[in-house]
Amino acid sequence: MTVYDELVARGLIAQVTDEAEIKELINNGKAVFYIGFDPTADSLHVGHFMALCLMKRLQMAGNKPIALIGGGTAMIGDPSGRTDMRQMMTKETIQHNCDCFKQQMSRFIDFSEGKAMMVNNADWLMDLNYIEVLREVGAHFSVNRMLTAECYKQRMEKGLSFLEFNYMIMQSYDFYCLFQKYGCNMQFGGDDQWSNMLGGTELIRRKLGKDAYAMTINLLLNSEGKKMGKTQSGAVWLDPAKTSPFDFFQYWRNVADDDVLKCIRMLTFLPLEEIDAMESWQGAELNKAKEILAFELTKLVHGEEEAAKAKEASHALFAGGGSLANMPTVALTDADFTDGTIDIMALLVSAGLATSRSDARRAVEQGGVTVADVKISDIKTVYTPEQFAGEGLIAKRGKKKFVKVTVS
RNA sequence: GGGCAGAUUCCCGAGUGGCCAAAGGGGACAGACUGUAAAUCUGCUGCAAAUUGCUUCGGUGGUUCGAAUCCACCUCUGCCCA
Repeated sequence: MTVYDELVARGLIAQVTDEAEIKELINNGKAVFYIGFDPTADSLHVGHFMALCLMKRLQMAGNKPIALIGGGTAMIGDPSGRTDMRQMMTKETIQHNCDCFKQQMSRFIDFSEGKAMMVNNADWLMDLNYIEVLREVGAHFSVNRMLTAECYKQRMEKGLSFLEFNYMIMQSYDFYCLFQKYGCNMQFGGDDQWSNMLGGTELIRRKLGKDAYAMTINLLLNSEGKKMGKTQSGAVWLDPAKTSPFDFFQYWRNVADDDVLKCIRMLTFLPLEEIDAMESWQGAELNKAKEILAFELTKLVHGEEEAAKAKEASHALFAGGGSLANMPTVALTDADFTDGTIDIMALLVSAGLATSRSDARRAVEQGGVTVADVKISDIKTVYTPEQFAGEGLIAKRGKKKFVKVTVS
């Protein structure tokens, strides 16, 4: 099976500019492609992970990836898929985020011996001269056309600043630069990037009279049509300090039935035959598939050892048995105890299971709190440091949130 | 630059002098049911020394016994005219 066919089979491809040509290029390892990542946070998240996987798949097929970090474009902010303006980021923050991205990416993509490269568009965007850009690049864009682009439509009601309007032009210019500098003939990205990417292929055609290609991958949407990889508390990060391997594992372990197979197909590297075999799984049997998904992804992101630990902790908590050694742990310090005790509300807050004492109080009053397998119904319950000595106690809020509490 | 409309809690959105910690919906959280799923039902959703107190309706001042609500100025946003 060719790479292209595999991408299709996995449901990754959304739109392409020239199917025949793109097939030819990537199946034969002739593509030099780039994917852009704007450093809008200090860690990559699940959305980026898909793009990284795609990079890896294509790299394995002999194509050369260029990871472009948008140190320059982040100064502008991509309005695509946004209903409001992005907060402007300072140069320092952007630089910090760039560094974080670099580090995380090196774990997925092989940058050795020229097999891949990493560039930062700040290197060529920051020194541009306004008038020159307007004449050299701006002249090739039609405002009328741009305004009809899907990515701006949502913003026509809420307002779109000139700053953000220029994002498409900057991204197009990136492609043009990479094409000239490194012979980059293809750009990949999320489907929300389609119009920005077309801008690049058109700029290359108009300025150089040459063809370049673009392909988008489907966004990972759940059965309700919402982007996956987001929780109420924010994105699911790849940085273990921001989303622990256990939480990362649990996120995938809990996806809806309707989404499991799609996720396995799109995100894991399991052979397609193996995935096809899972198609027939029904009902509770799908739990097996969810665990496979969770394990595979945790392994890819955090390594096999962490994945195994997360799986074991998950078993211990939900299925009974197994070791509790690897579950999330919080250690209390002397400061957490007043007069030698800590009350249940302070305990929940310190353990990160409640956002405030009021929140904790509610949880207890509604019967959602368990400590060491005992349901707590009295908000006046207190604990002494001795009770947490040794193995510690397991505090539980609701059905899925557990923390082992120890003393330091 | 001129005119008009607007900014309310996580989000949408009601409230136009006291009955307002602020309707309704969504989301989140908790309970029941389940398969660590979905759907459904119930509760709950500012903070705390918790039948009470404190802080909150873009910002700053003011009027008033009392302001999300009235006045002034400011900031930001949308629409129309230039």
